[in-house]
This record gives sequence, C-alpha cells and structure tokens, in this order.
Amino acid sequence: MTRNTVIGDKRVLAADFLPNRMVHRGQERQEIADALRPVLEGERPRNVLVHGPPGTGKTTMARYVVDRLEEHIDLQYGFCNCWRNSSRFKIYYRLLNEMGSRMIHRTGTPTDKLVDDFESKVRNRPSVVVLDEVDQLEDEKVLYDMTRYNRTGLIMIANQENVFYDLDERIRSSLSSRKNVRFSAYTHEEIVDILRDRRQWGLRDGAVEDELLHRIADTVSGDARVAINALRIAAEKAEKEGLEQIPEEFIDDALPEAEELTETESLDKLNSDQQALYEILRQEETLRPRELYDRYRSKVEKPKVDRTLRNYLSEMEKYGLVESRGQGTGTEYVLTD
DNA sequence: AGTCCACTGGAACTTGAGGAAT
DNA sequence: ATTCCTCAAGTTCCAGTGGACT
Repeated sequence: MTRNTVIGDKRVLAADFLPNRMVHRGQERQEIADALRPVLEGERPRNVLVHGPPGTGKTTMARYVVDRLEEHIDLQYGFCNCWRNSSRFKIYYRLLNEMGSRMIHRTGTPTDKLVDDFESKVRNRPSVVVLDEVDQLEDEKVLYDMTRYNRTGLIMIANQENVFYDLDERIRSSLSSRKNVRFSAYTHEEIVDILRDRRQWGLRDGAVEDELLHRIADTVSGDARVAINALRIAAEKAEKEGLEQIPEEFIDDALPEAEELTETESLDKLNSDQQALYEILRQEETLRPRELYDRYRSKVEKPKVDRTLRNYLSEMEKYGLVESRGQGTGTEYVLTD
C-alpha cells in the first residue's frame, strides 16, 4: 500500500457521508430538532415533512438530527426508503430490522404480525422513524399508522411539498399538524463551503485549489450530491496518477461523470428486468409495446410475462423514468429526459 | 359503419418462501 | 417431520378501449 498523495479519508468524499457538523442549514436543523424535542421528555413529538429538490441535504440532515438526539437519550431509530420498500409489509419489515428486532420476519409473516411487533417495540421507548422518498409510498395507510404511535417521531422526506394532496381524508387530517421544513437548492457559496469542508477532512493539504471548488459550484446548480461526487471522482483520478494536486481538467472531466452517476444511482432502485427494459429503451429511443416485449424476451434469461412487464413499466412511469405516449395501437414507450 | 388488431389493466389464480401448529 | 397457513410476486384470463384500415 503506497502513501496517498491526494486523498486523506475516502469515506468523507462519499456523497452520503454523515459529517459531524452540517455547514449551513442551521435554521432547518433547528426546526426539525424542535419538532422532535418532545421525544426527550417522553412526550408526543410533532411530525415533520422535509421537502426540497435533490441534493439539498434532506436525508443527511434527518440522519444528522437523529444522531444528535441519540446523544441525549436512548433512542430507537428506523430509516426506510419508500422507493425500495413501498408496500406496508416491506416498510415494517425494514423498520423492524433497522431497529434491531431479534425476531426474524420473512416473506411468510403476516403484515399484521409485523405491525403488532412494531407497535409493542415503540410503545414504551422513544423512537424516531425516517421515511425517505415518501412520495413513492404505495400504501399510504402506513402514514396513518405512524401517527398513532405516541412516542414516535416521524420525519418524512419528499421532493414536493404537496405529496399529501390526493390522500384519503382521514390520513391527511392525521398529518395536518405536521411541521413542513423546506430545503431550497444551495447557493454557489454554500456549495463551495460544503466542498471546503469535505476537502478539509477528506483530502490532503493543498490537494485542490479554492478556484476549482468554485468551478464545481458553477455547474452543479445547487446540488451538493453532484458536487461532492465530482470532487471525489477528480480526486480518485489524481490519486491514481500519483499527482499531489488535482488539475483543472480533471474537474472538468469529472463534472459530467458525476451528473451521470447521480442519475444511475436511481436506476439501482429498479429490479433486473426493469433495468433490461430501461436499457432497451435507451438504445431504441421509442418502441411500440409489442416490440419492446419481444426484445426484452430475447435479452434476458428468464423473461417475465407481458402482464408483469406492464406492471414494471407503469412503476417506472411513476418514478418518471419512462413515458408512454398515445393510446390503443399507437402506444409508444420512451425514456423521459 | 364495420372489422380487425394492439394495447391496457382488473381480477382471479398459482407459486414459492417460510413461520406456526401439530 | 409434516401439515397448514399467510403473504408478495408473478401469471393467466379476458373484457374493454380506441386507432387503423377497408
């Protein structure tokens, strides 16, 4: 193992690294912490909806606030991404595992059993649940459930503020007392500060000039995730070539790469069949359904039946990855851009 | 207008995993 | 060990919709 030239601590350069202080977002942090504070006194906390565009620190902040709370109190904490786990069963399954449940629950366990276990788990101990990408939730009854647990703080994370508009009246009213916290895109200076912070803890001294951080901030339009990814990609390349400083053109090369990386990270959320469909559409621009199914069948080893593909595609449509145009015989599938 | 065809999506059904009861 | 049960995921079946073509 040779001595690193550029990178000090690689973990710090990951976009989802949880820093021990959050630069900026002081106001937002305060609002979330205030809403959850009653948990410390064993009282009912206020639900929180954190909303804003991608890469604005919503998820990181939620984890950060919970981390700080855990310093004061013995807390049960469950995090669940509702994109990956969209059904009621999967969410409870996930949360129970996150909270270190000793009981093993598998696909055969009735959902009600999971709900019961969860309920008894959070009844007497303060808990916080974070539901990320809550707009992807399939069964909104979960939200109703969560508001019933008196000592459980609920942080919901979404891109849009209006996620609850078309919900059932009962569920909406149970969420009506929530606190909305808006995260807007970072300003140029804020992005630079965030990058400086990562530089300080993640890179060696003198590894990258301020000027280059500004260059990154210029292109990422307020998305810290893309910015950090770009810095990491450039740093890794410099490291590989044994340089002591990141050259300007490495940054320029890394920027489009970082944009793409952030995009494909969302493709990880698709199953392999959906990825195959996505891949086909990417090569073909637009396709009629019949044609799409045919190509899919010749591409994968164990093809699923057409009806299942339709389910997959409508799911992908919900995520905003594909789009179907026209009706009847004129239907075409195309990737959204 | 009538026929054909591609496509959609609801609903019933099958399969497979795995816990619980015996 | 065996049988029974529940659930999610996938499949089968099919009626309905609406272009396209005569």
